[in-house]
Amino acid sequence: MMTDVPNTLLGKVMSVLNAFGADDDELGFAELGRRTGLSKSTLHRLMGDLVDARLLDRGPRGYRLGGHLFQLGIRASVERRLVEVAIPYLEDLYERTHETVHLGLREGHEVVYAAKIGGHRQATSPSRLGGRMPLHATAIGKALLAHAPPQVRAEVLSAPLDRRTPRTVITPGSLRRQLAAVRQTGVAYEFEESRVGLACVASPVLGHDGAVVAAVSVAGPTTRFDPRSHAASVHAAATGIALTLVRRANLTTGT
Amino acid sequence: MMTDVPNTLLGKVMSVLNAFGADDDELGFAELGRRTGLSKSTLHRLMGDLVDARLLDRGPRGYRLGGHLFQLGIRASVERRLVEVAIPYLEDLYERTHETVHLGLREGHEVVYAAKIGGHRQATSPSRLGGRMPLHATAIGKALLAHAPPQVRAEVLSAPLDRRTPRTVITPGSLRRQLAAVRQTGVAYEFEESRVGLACVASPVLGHDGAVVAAVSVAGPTTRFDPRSHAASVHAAATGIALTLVRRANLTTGT
DNA sequence: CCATCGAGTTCCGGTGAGCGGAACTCAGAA
DNA sequence: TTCTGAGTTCCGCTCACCGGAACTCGATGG
Repeated sequence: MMTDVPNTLLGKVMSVLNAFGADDDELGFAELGRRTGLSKSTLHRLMGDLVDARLLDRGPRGYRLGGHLFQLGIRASVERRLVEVAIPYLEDLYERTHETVHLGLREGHEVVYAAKIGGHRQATSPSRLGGRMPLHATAIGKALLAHAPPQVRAEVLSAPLDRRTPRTVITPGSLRRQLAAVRQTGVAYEFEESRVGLACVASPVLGHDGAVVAAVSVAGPTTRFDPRSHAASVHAAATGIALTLVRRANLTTGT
Repeated sequence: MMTDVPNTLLGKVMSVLNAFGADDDELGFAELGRRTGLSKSTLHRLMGDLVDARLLDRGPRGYRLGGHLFQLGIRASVERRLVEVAIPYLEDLYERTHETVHLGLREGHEVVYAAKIGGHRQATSPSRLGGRMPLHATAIGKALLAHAPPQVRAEVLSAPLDRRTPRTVITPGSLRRQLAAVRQTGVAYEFEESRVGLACVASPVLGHDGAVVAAVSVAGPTTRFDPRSHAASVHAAATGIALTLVRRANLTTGT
């Protein structure tokens, strides 16, 4: 970390907010100092201001991302529309499969989970709302990657691929082949590639211009869940979402 | 609006972000200038920086709240935990009723919808994710208000109550009586008080200290939906969420 | 008991990031 | 054509922000 922080207040604010990873519920003052590289006095004043703005909340053991941030984030129009449209389809998928259903977005070389419907069964899938996973090691990631801009695909394929489990696909050749298959069939698979015991099917949600907007997936334990048998449902959900999105967009734009 | 903006960069940033209301998908440069009261040059530079930080995105007709904001918001730990815990219960409620299910938070004198599960039927309920409604005119609002800090209750009851429909409760006396009933029964109702043709049941999610954390509601058209017949389900869901929350919190704190 | 450490807070003088006014371009309307 | 409103650029002034240093407070431990 400690990337190029521009010497502006906003840059510092962002570096503080981004210091909170997907799994950090709460960070202490000192830890934030370490991650951001800001001087103590600066950081202290900044955090005070951020708390006032409710971008940060004080917790018992430090600071957390604040409630106001949640309120703002939920209004980010592109993502909100996507989630609003997708939820009914995810429900259907859940009612049909009764396994964990995800909606994911690409952010850099990772998937971010934007919605999750999974019933009461705990820990079927290790994903968390807002959590991240590498693109190449998950079905939903492969669905996103297969339709990502060529440059992104090239970047991922040329960098060394992280091995998450013994079955993670780490040779660029076979990954490239799988991505081609995804583009042909519209469905991506994963067999214990991100976590042992977990299997997953995913399908991309394509915008009117062919760009990938998001992806839908269903995941379950290999003991009872056969991804192939749900491929059609997942694909149908993804295309349904895509259709509804363009229909809404047309209504809005007034085309 | 145009409230007391502190003369700091953060203050201006917040006033820009907050200028986006719940129903504003996109705002133009000039409109933002009007709402924030910032000078053109300041605003222009600021927006440029915000776009760079992906707190704002450029849209065809102006600016929208950016994708990065969504990513950050979804990680705000308190709200994220709440949503993660609540979703399964909301699903159950939806499967049982097949009407629109909400999870709402109190923000000032309004409810903010933090989650919504509503199937494919469009526009059953006018609520949007991240949208707001007055506390006194909705079932979910009354559930929140009934258990809100006394000061908040006093404020709402002493201010003139906005009349949304002919049936909106606008006399402080009857509202106060309804809130007392909510505290006793754990269930709040609404009959065409926020919108004609809409009925709703809600129940508060109470924290271990008795403070209200959120509220759950089910809404449907008066033609087919009788709120009373679902009171028990809604109440059960709310208490279920509350229980799961404290259980998780205890695990986390290590008590 | 005092010494030591790390976390967090307060203070203050110097300075450059951010400020707003004014002048500009560009479309669309009259 | 002119006008008006949206959006952009420029530039010199200044105050909001900066970081070092000195501080408090608990916890650890010798």
